Amino acid sequence: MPVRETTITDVAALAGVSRSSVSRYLNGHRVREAEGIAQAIDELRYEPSPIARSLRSGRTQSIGVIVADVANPFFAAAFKGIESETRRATTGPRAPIQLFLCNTEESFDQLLELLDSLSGRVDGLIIAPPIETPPPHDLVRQGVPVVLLDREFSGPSFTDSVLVDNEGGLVSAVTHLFELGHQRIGFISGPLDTTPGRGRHEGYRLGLDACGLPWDEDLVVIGDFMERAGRDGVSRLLELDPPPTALVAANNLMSLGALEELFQREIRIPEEVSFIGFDDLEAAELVRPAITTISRPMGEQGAEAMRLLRRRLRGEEGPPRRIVLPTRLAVRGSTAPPPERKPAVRGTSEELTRRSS
Amino acid sequence: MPVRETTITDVAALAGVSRSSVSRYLNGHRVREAEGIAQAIDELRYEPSPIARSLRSGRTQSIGVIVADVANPFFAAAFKGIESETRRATTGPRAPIQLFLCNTEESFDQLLELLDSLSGRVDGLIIAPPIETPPPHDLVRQGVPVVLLDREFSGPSFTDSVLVDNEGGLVSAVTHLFELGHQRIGFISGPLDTTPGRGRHEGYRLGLDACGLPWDEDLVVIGDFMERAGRDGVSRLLELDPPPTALVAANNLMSLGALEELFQREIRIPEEVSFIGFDDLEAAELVRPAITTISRPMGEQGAEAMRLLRRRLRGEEGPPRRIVLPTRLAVRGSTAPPPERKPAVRGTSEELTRRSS
DNA sequence: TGCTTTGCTGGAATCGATCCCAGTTGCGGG
DNA sequence: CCCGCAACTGGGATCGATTCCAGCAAAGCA
Repeated sequence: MPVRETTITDVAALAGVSRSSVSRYLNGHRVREAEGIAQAIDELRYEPSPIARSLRSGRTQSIGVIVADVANPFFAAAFKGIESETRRATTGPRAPIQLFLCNTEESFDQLLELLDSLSGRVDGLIIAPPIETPPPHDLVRQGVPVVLLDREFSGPSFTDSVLVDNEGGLVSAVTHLFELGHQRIGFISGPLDTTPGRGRHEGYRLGLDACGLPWDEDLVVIGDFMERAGRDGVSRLLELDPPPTALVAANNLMSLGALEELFQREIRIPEEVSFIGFDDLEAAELVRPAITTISRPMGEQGAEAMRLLRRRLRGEEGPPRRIVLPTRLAVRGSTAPPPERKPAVRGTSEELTRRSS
Repeated sequence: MPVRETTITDVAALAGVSRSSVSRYLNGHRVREAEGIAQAIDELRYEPSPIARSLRSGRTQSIGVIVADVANPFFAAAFKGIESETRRATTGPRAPIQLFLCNTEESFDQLLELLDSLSGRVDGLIIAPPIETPPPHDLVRQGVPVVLLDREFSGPSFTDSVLVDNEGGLVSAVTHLFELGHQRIGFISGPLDTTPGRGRHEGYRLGLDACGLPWDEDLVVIGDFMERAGRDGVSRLLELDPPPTALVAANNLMSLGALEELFQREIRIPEEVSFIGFDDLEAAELVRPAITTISRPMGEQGAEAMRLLRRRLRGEEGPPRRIVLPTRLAVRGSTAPPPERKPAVRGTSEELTRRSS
């Protein structure tokens, strides 16, 4: 039943040449019997085994992309950027580079297992590590080039990376709200052991400083970048007395959750509460009012990572590069001056607890 | 600089045994020097090469998942289902199975290239082919088990597949609208050369039949499952005279586009137009009114595919199975009886063309 | 004509593991 | 004491390609 695959030996035999010649033909060298070999390959429907090929040559024509959560639209968009850049760069007749997308589900152990199982199977890696730990030694040891995407390892950076200006993004958001007159700005933060989580948290703090607003620990809720955390964050923050007049969420999924919770409580945006999310999401365009977001070039971030990786694959040496792309505050309808006096936020603490039970 | 990886030979030498014994140790057989080998492995930080391993053994401990569009939330959700089922099944101490997610971007050529480059690198495949063509011979020939996800090849099915009841979903949507009193129901269809596109198109037709409504070609716009097509579909359908009083979109991304266009034109849902989308999307919960959708168990669909694949990997023979999961109409706020008389849809044809220019 | 260079060839080694097989060891029983 | 059997062992072949190398013919040059 396992109809033994046809191998290079079969082709060589049929074409009446040596295996070496077939191999050379396959790799684009000039060969005398090119015609006959091509015919034999065709006839036998021969396809070279990528496995054998890469065992011997050490090259695999493929690249691993490890992200923390494939369902996160940011990673999907970044992956698309990686893809289009890959396609753009692969012009010649040589075999195209393939991308394998892998998911850690925010688990560091899963990252280790992936590194294990990808070692030797890819020529390079683009990685968004789940949390900031020292880089796993497996990674350092095996010589494959690595570019970090959106997230870094702790300690001195030893690889290229493509980040965004998380701090700046949050500073501009906080400043924008302050200029509208907000004094109590709630923040649904990401986990502080991830690069963007920490950076945005820091940016929030810097923003308060810049505006002369006091730091109030109660106004910050630490979430895990998942939707659920957005809902919970809103619940927690609205229980405060007085509640914040503006909310900022540190990523797209938490924005989604936060908005769901706000809508469910029938809190009017921006009349009662202003809202800013980090990262555009498709829904942001749809929801009325449209949501003000801290926006960044998601596809470009992926594409840039791919460009860096290709350089290293071409053998370029040099110190690690660290590219930081700018963010931009896209002001839409969800931000406005705070309500005149005591904000008439619906749901006092008693009522809230009743509702959320 | 390429610090030659440590190989099984190094371990054998250090432990003072043969390569065979180390190999046996690695594969869980009982060996005399287990202790010493473990120590040597540890000391040298040895990791077996998956490439060499699979060249010889033919097994790879990994599975390829090929989808049409990683950015489509359905595929993301299905992939999560595949992942959790994989994790659930991998309990023993043996190496975990890894998943590689690949993207065809709805291109058949890209599918062929992926099959090429994955051949030999994976033990099994879960595939959502971009279009319904006869199965590529590469696929049939190489003996790896395949399960089709949500989409099929044309011709008699030769592999397992996990589909959903596309027809039934659309029949229930059309019937629901008819019962509310709608007579002119516009349909933004998917491409007819994909399984779900064709199935939903067929379901729309069946639904009309069942309700005794006439087939009107103008009421159907064929899109490509992308967001843009949703917008265009709405534009086209609203130019009709009289315009439809209800719209159905054949997938999530087109729903998104359609809703964007409707919102932009400030058409009130459901007062002026009722709307139903296929597949839940995160935004559906967020938008007011919440969107009525044809809902299906997305994660379950992936998990089921994985279960079928594991059976085949275990060597189970038998005719191809074809599993069809049910859909369910989740009635929310976007559907209501049509406006009383001539629907006061904003934007007559002149005005519309002006606006959309 | 003779010598070097160019361009291609096939044989053999190699990549790093698994797997087959014949051989060795240890142990219990007759 | 010898035999049989079970449990391991190491050597060598093997997976399917690439790559090194020596060889050889044709072409270039003086």
